[in-house]
Amino acid sequence: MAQVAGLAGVHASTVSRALNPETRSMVVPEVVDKVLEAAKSLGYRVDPIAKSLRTGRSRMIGVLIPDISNTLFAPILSGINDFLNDTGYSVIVAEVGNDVAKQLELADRLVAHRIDGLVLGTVSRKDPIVDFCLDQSVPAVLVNRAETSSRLSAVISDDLASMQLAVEHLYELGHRRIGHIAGPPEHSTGYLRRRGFEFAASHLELKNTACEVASAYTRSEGAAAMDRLLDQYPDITGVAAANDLLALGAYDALAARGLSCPDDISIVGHNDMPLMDIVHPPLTTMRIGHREMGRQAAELLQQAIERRDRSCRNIVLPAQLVVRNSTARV
Amino acid sequence: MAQVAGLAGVHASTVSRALNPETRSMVVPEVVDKVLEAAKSLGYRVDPIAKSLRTGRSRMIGVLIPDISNTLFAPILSGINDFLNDTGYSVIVAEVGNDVAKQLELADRLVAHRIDGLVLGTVSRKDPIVDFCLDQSVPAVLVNRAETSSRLSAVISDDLASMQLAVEHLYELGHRRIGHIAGPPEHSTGYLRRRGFEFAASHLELKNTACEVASAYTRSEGAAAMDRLLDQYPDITGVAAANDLLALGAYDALAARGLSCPDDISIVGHNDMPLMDIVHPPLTTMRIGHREMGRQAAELLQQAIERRDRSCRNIVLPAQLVVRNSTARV
DNA sequence: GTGAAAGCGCTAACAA
DNA sequence: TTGTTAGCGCTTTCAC
Repeated sequence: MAQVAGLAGVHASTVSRALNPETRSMVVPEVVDKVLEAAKSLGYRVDPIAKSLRTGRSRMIGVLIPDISNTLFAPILSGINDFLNDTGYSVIVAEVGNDVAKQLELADRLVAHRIDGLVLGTVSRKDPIVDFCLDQSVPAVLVNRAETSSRLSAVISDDLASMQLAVEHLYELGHRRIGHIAGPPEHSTGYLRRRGFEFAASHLELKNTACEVASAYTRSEGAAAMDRLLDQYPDITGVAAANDLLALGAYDALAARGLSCPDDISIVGHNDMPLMDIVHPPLTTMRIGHREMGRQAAELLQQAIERRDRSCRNIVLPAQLVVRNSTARV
Repeated sequence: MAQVAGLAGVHASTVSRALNPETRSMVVPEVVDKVLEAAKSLGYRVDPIAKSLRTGRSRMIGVLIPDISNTLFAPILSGINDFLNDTGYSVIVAEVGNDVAKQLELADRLVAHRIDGLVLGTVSRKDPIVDFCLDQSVPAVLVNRAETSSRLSAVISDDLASMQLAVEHLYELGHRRIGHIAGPPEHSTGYLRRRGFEFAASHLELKNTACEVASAYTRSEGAAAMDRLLDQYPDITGVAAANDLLALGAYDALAARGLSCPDDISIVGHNDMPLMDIVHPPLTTMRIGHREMGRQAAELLQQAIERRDRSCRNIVLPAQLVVRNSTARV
């Protein structure tokens, strides 16, 4: 920087002002040009670490997700990247599992690194990490899952309505005895989709609606829940699963019993993850715009950071039924 | 830090030495205890940014991958995380696509942030980003893909041998006219697997071995390549694809022609990605230990960083045939 | 509109 | 073994 100042014949502080778009207007244009040229000819670029130390900001934002291998999060991350890369922010992705202590530890580390904001894809319906963000006044936005009380802005899909649509689809195919494989109730997705199922069931006056709760969004938990469902309610003809992985687990459970989907039992999933068109049978499911979800979360976060906008907005995206071959007429 | 020094009744530099495990031995144990206690009671933690500015290091390592939604990279990332989290490093994942300029730009940004090392999952067989790392003497390790000349340590799978195993599997099922859907030749995986196919073909004295190159590891490119293969060599009975996504694309192409796998054509994939057991038909493929691949790459990188070990080692992991239902006797 | 000077929080040479 | 001092590279108040 001193070299640039020397070459341009100005003081280092003028170089700083000329190079920073936000303070550039303080410098007379011809000096700006001189500085820019000197910087370019020396290949000089401001040191982000020194800048962070001084300003307390970093133009980096962190994204916390529970599990990278869950393909659900891939399009969300892409959406976040798409939006934020164009705005000069870098995105740090951290896989933090479901351990709250580890999540807090990592959030703390990110804050120590002067991260400008956080996108949280991990929250439960009442999550200590939200307390952390509020306490430290770290700008943060929730994505995919929300808290019960709106303490931070969130972008989620309309989980309640989309599960109703899924159940109505089964109803229209003639199913009257329908079961539900619920997701973990501590997550808004598991909770709200279950509520959606119950609403639809009572509204459609279904008889014998059965529900089993999976303790995690995994294929094996889905299989276990499906087993319990079949044991207790052997006469169900359709199942609405809270998520595609649970639906695939249900496939596994059916196969193990020599039952066929959709001949014996129809199954509808949720999310329309990649490859759901090529599993066997191709899965009928609810498509959610996860990429758009990530994009909007990033936009909300940018506003929270740059406009110091601490207002709390919830964006709810609609889901759309994708009919494939896992559901059939009774 | 000044407060901690005050409370412990020592100078700030002593606090620094006591708090840093590497310099702690310079301080007499009872002073260390006093400092540690003072720090704890004040909730003090060293500022990583200030530390980075001073030391030029950050205890963060960056991972460059082309595409987060490719589930291939998820277990690699998990493996890297597993190893590195226990060693006090944080991992930054950056999705950089296939654009070399963008990759260099991001690597540059990470270096500016004093990143201690880089794991590269993106390299082509001769990649400018390796030049970059060498020029800047940034410790770096390649994973999954390698360069043709070993300029940096790499952890890859034995692509040549594993493709031979895949072809031999088809041979043993009676197939004699076998086609290959090759991956992009600029990547070592695409190149070496093709070489493996050719070796096996000449060794087994196959007649009419056909090859079509997919320009990217995507389902749609796989379908296009399969179409070309079927047009030119309508009598093939088996196909070895360079990767599972290409194999799924081949499924699509067969379905579009009303052909059946494995009745009309057997297909073997490569990687054993998640869900390959539940696609239709369940895919016969080569299983690669991607998690272990990530773990070993992380270990190599740690050694390169901490032991300043610039020696170049290549670790080659074996692959294993997983037989499912996409391959059958002729 | 630009220069001077202080300081963000830490570490490492040097001195004691 | 510990304290002193300088400085990593930048921004920002305060003068001018």
